[in-house]
Amino acid sequence: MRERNGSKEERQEQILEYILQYGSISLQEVVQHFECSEATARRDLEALEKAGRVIRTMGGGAKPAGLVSGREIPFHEKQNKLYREKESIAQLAASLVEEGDVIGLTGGTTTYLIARALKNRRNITVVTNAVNIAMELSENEDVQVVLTGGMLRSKNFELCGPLAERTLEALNIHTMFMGIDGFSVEQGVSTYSELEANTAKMMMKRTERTIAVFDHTKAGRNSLFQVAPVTALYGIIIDEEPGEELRERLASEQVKVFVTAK
Amino acid sequence: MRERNGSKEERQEQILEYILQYGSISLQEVVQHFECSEATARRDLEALEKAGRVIRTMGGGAKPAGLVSGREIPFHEKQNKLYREKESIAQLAASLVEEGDVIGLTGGTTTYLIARALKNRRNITVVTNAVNIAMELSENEDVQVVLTGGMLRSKNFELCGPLAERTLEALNIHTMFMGIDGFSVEQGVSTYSELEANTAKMMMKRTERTIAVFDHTKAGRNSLFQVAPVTALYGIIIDEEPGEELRERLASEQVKVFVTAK
DNA sequence: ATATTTATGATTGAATATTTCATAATGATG
DNA sequence: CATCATTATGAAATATTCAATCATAAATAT
Repeated sequence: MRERNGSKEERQEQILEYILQYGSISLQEVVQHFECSEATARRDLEALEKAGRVIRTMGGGAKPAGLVSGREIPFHEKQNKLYREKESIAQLAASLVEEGDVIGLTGGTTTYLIARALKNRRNITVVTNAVNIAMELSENEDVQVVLTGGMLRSKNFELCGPLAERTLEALNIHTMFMGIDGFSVEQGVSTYSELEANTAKMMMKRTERTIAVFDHTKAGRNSLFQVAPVTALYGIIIDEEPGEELRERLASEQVKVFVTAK
Repeated sequence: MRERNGSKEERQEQILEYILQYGSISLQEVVQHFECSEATARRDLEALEKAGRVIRTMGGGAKPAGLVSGREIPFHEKQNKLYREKESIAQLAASLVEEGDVIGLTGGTTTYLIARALKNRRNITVVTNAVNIAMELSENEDVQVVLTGGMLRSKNFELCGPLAERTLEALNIHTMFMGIDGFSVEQGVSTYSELEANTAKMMMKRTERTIAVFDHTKAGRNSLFQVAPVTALYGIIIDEEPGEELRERLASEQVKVFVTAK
């Protein structure tokens, strides 16, 4: 190949660098900067777009949304699978919230949608350990947003660890909506991550009423780390009627079951 | 005018809504959705682009970077005024950081640049109350990022209030870089906001060495809320040699003065 | 030494954008 | 109420940018 000024990879890295600094780049800037043809410039931008690191504009490229220094922030959108189900769960959850409430939200897709459903409320307080949820809600001045402290987990922008737990000690939450990865009669609610499980546990301790929110694919499944037995729950919100056994057990434990309308 | 389905404003709001949900929209989608001509669709996207709420792509529009639900996150770029000065301050600050250090960073443009300068370091811990700084650094797994808790101030994404202060009580910071709005011999360091001043004060209490960072436009100026007298500082980093009087006073107080190379 | 792969540049037709003008609806003015 | 200016819109012409294809040269493999 006839490389003039460095390899394709270097060029693309530099384009990225440029975009990160200036926000965008024009095709002509690429051409002049690297003394390459338009075809090459376009191909570079195309490759970067495919990698999700650049959004192509008319005559150039720009920084894509939802990326902070090249990483994606989980601001979930409708593309997500089970969006409709999760959205209906979120709507139901939001309907349980009243003015003046102090709400707790763990991290997760469903809880993020609950946050969005609460976005235009007045006079509520939301406590969360998820940075993306906090940012979404902070737009509204009428919603007081409290972020727990803690170590920032880069993968999902959740705050965890002893510091998060220490912060929670100072708070009293009325109703908490807990996103989980697994739910069963025997094991109760569980998550994939130990850190998240611990933070959720701590959050529960500071909460009057804990409501687990999850879609039907999580029901009857167990994840690695148990957060709490079903008896510790005030209620669950789910998008499908639970099975006979589960329903009976929940009834006997006085756990409320909210099922979304189809 | 011949309005078919609602006004221009409504249409543009709906386009925005759509983009917020799906991430992007095509010209044809706009045309079909609103039953308008391509010209109108383009004009709408053009107007939204001008307002900074949409980034125009080839054949459509998309969510611009740095916007969360329509608001800008302060991820500062080279356009900022005094960028060169602040960058040089940041570089100097970063050069004072060694492996294993526990660093504190308040919110602000300069401290954000320090964070960026520290981004590729290994084995350091950064404590901050600024969400954007935390997010920037969390990309690197080798930097441990600790976010203080607290109320999220929507304007600048800083965490403040009693909870932030409570979190800090559990931490011991080695060197803290403090961004400020004013610096003078008499008043010491000061900021515009009382909340920020309080949080900074608390952070200082938990810090061995506090270094104030600011550009020359801040020197000799006082802001409303005092954070600390000069005697409480370990040092300052500034981009211009301070005046005679200031220099003498700082020398007598054993406050180190770091001036960036031109 | 030859073949293969890869990166690049050039060309051309297609898609998209910009500009300009015409028209219809709305509101203001006398 | 007639007239005029303003605004929103659509249509058409022009200009720009893009995508696809092919050719070529360098690097790599056989």
